[in-house]
Amino acid sequence: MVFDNKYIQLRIEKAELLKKEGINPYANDSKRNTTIEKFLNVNTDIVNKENKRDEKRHYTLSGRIKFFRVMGKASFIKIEDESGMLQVYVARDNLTEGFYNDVFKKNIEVGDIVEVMGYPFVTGQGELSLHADELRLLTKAISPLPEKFHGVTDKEIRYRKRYLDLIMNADVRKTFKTRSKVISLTRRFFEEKGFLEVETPMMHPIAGGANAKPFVTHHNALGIDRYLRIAPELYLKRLIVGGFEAVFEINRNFRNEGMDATHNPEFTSIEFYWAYKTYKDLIEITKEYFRYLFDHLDLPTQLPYGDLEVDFSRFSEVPLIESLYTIGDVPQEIVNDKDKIIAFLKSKNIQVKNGLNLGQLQGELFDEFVEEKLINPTFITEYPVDISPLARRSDANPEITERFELFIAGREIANAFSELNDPVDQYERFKAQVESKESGDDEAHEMDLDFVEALSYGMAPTAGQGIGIDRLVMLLTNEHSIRDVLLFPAMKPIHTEEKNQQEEE
RNA sequence: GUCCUGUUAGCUCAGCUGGUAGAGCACGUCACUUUUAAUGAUGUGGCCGAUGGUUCGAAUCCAUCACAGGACACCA
Repeated sequence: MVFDNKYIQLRIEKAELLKKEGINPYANDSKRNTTIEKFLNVNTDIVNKENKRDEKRHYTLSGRIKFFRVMGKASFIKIEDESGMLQVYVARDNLTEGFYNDVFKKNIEVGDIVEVMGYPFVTGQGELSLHADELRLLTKAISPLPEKFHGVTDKEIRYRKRYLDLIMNADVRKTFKTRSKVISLTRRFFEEKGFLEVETPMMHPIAGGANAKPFVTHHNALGIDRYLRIAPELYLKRLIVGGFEAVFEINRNFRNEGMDATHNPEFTSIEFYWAYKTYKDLIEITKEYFRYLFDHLDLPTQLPYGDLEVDFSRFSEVPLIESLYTIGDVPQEIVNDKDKIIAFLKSKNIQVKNGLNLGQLQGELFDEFVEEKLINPTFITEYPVDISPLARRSDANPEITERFELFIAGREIANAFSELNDPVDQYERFKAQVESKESGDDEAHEMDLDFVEALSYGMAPTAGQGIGIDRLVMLLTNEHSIRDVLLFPAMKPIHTEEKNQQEEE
């Protein structure tokens, strides 16, 4: 039974009683004419008026009851709408006869959504409140809310029943408003820069653009499998070939991998591609993007993140190899010597896989000794070719690529490079990927001949970047789990006995 | 995938070395016309995550499973 809980039964009975009184517990004719925030802002002068009230002003407000304090013939309730919380004074003698005792006190309670009409006044304790001359039920809540002081803190309930979390925790609502603003500002920023927002397929015949395991689904009409996209990269570059010179896409990617504090199977990123530009231009636009976000979010440039303090006004640039000894305190004389790096890693009790090349070993050193020390925003540049399969080689030094990753608070936030646009080189790199897939790397890229063909028509020199929106929002809201910036994070289904029985049938 | 920790009333949590299940809030009843987690009195409320085992006796000990959180591994 869905509603067999005794508390729910009791509240259903109340709803039935209300129906008998001729009161619809699910009314559909709200007369609300302002919000709580506006009411509180417009009536700040009431405290200076005679008797601290103005009976000529009259408002209709709605919201969910969060507090219910009955004191005999008068009560205070607090109602909350999206904009704020309002105290309402409800006295027996101001309402229709009988309503206060028979309806209000008996059948209306915390959790219900009500509409109140009345005038503003300031209480003896100095709180601007509404003096109600009418109160009506809009929506009966038949499930009781969690406890009013502690709320819900159980993470499982908070994630599985996000609506309860949102009802009970104002700071959670704030986090998701910030998230929404970040996405909206990101869109505006790139539009103002002349970028075109595009939508590319979510279902791909070949899962490309990153190294990750895809989700597979089936298209019945064509009788073929499709992959949920792991990245939009290869489609966005096709558009650059087609002549669009600045495109971006803000959307979901799907990766069939583990879940933890920074990984959810579906996550949001922005990718943008900019023709006739290089990664140097991307560094500049990234700095500008952060300034834009902070300005419009009214955030100070110094932000706490856990125990850390991040200064978003100080972006620095360090080549990867240099960062190893200037930031990671790795002896400078070993950073270009495979054997010495292996010996060094072993001396630090770090397991080293066999067969790694120099670039991969430098990447290991970076991950172990540098990454977590990059607190203020840092562009790590000049990545080795060995660990940058999609990036264009530097013309000056073919061992390194025109690439950077942006790190903040010890975490990667963005990945960017001047794009590879040599179709023959791209073909060869795909072939190498296919070989490593055949030898067991199930995350290696598949051959995408259609994309190679697109490049063969000529893609202008282009720079492209991806930014993980979820991780960015985590930074800006001081949240430490990706689940706290996703409204509905992925959760395992709960197996109840009822469901098991259904499955057996 | 591995390890650690947790799961007790609608919610937040106690419950010792095994002996009939506890509090606060919420809810019911009563009192109370300016409260701020209102207050006072009183009452209802539990398959102690699931399944097995040990025991005269299990919320408590053991095993397996489920879910969650954390760490590590893997992964951008």
